[in-house]
Amino acid sequence: MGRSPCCEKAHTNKGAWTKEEDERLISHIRSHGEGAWRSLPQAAGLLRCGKSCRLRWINYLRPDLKRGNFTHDEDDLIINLHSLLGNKWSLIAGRLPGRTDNEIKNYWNTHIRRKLLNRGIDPATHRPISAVDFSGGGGGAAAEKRSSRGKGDRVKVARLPRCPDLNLELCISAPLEEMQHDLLVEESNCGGEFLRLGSSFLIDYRRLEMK
DNA sequence: AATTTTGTCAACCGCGGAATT
DNA sequence: GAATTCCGCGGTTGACAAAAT
Repeated sequence: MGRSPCCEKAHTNKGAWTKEEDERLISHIRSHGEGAWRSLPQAAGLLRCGKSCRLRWINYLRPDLKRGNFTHDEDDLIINLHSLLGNKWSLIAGRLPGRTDNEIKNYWNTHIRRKLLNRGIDPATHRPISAVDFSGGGGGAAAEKRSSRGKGDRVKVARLPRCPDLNLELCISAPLEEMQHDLLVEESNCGGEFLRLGSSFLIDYRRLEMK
């Protein structure tokens, strides 16, 4: 599928956004709403690619963003959702009001991955690290890159298969915001993990849309 | 104090898929 | 049905700051 570039690169700014650019973008979206990202830069008088504007708005300028540290509950929720959904950051973000997929992805790669490894849990499979494997592969490229900057003798963990019976016909259900407190992780009978919410019900992953 | 290493996170890139022509 | 356009996503990069040497 031949695709033209999303914008004319010769006349677009790149890199960090200036305050003035931010203000232009905010003001344009306030008066015209989100969307039509391709034509937005010209309409807003910005020398930016539409994708760049979208990213800036979604990840940084949106008024409903909750900035600041992740709470312990949010940590747990991210871990549990990741065990179900894998690197579906946008789906995970959909369950964390005020958080963006980019923010969660970064947080995962910089904090949670390490936290799980320290606990002896493989962040890719969410299972105890039980074997050493030098065959390569295995997520968290950014973190891998960082850690590989230093000495090279990292231990890689075996990639165990995920629960083969997991039904991945997923769809989104109501936000879990109010349920975050009492998430518990229990072992399922195939050895994997699933979410137990409060004492009474589970996330039905058949209702979590994979899009 | 200078240099190197490591951590963090905003932003970019390229792809897939839905929508449109 | 094929080609094109646009949007959204996930992976990756690079700049900067902090910590270590």
